[in-house]
Amino acid sequence: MTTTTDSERDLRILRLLWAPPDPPRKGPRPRIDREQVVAAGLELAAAEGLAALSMRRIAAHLSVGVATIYTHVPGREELLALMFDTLVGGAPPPAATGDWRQNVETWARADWELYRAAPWVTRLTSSALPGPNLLAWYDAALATLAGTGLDSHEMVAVVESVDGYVRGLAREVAAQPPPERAAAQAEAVASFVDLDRLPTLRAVARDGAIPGIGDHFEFGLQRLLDGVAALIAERAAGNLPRTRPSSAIYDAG
Amino acid sequence: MTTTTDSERDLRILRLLWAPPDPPRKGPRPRIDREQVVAAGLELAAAEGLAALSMRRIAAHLSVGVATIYTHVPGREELLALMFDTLVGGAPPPAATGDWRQNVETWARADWELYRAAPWVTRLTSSALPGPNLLAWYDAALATLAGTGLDSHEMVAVVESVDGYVRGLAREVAAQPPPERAAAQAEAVASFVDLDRLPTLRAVARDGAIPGIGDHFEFGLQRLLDGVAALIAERAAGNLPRTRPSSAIYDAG
DNA sequence: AGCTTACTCCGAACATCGTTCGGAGTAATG
DNA sequence: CATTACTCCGAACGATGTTCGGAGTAAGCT
Repeated sequence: MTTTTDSERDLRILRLLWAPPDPPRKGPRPRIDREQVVAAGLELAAAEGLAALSMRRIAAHLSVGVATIYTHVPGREELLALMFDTLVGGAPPPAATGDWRQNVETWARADWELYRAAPWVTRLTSSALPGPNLLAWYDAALATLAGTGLDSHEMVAVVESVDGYVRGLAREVAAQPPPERAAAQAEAVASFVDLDRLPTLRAVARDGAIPGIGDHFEFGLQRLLDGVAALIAERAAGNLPRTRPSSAIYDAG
Repeated sequence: MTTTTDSERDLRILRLLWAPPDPPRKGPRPRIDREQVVAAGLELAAAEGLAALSMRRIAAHLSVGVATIYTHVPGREELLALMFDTLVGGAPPPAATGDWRQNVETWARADWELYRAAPWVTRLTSSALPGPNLLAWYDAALATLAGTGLDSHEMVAVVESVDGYVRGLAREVAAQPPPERAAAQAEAVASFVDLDRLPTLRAVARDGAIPGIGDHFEFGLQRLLDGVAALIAERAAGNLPRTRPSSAIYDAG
């Protein structure tokens, strides 16, 4: 059974994310910090991407042996989780003004900017275990929808849809090659493809609309929010909110 | 300069994706096929995920030495590209009926189903070099928007927004742990978090709306398409379509 | 027929990765 | 001052993607 192991790993990561880094009582003063390890990881990832982020490089960056890293962080996956939550904590949380749409637009764009500034995040494989900063972000994002008349499930659905959209598009844009390389790709594809078999693509490309190139973030965001606005307007017009069964898992403790 | 190398790699992958697998003229009959390598890769990925997909395992699966794989496929990245395009080719392409919304819903759901059936695809890191099947899919997807009054750029924007949304949400759902593990996670988080500091999250959770759990694909899809419908209605009402500069890159050949 | 040539296959090796082990060194605690 | 609980890390393990060089094979040419 891998289930037990996986759950234990989850617990270890969660403890790491939430528990305060208790200082050692005995032994020599640590030469480095968990915080420093995370910072070094963030630097390396920003500079050379996730693939280049190896435990050895981090150790070298901190002028320390490889094994030393493991006294401050249980493993690579856990380090990535810490890096992610740290990054989320560095950005300003969503603010709730009176205008829900402006609120959501603002945090969606901030979200977008985060992914643009740190494309390696879009490559993260982790199970997205929530750290304190991510959960705080979530709370604030939900709060931006207060007073819209949406029920709880709809609020969560809006936040996760918009966030999912942002991440999806960020990932696609992060995968786009730099212009020079993109042009070479397009030319190569053009030499292979038989455009007679792809009439719509040809017509669209004639107008300069090249699939796979360009940034349609704002376009889709506006469509998505138009749709949300329509739902909110419908609720305001008097249609009954749906109700659903309740089970407050987060209240367990 | 890595640029040259990268572009050469792009070209190699594109040639691989588009060029017919020319049979050898001399030497012993190949014991295995490129097609078999791709099929073995798909099987392995489906069964155990991307992380378990190693060249050695594929070789073992085909009862062949590791190095043999490299005579049929240039490397792992190229194999993944082939696997992806093969998968795309296996699904039915978007169909264009008279109702654009039903068309888009249908291909968006098919897209979604593909990611649900092959979650490893959401982990792909590749630069998304287009193969013949992906480009055919793209052409058909664009065709589903014909007659809506949208201009070329808007059509591309709609397809990429919806596709980006689907991928984003599929990735999030693919990252969700199985229920048993999710429950353990939620309980652990509950034991750490101070819900007094996250009032909106608490309120929402009381109604049973747990962030990070559940499937909001249909919800967001409907919002997004409502927004697109609003745009189309606006165009139909007589507002001028925007125009943009033209540069038909795909027509270069 | 025999030689050349162009292929397939693959054992062995290389560099790199995440991670573990065991011990040497260090400083607070009793 | 001995014990104890730490930090650090050299060395190693197993696994990964990939390359090299050679052995074997069969088609094409003279």
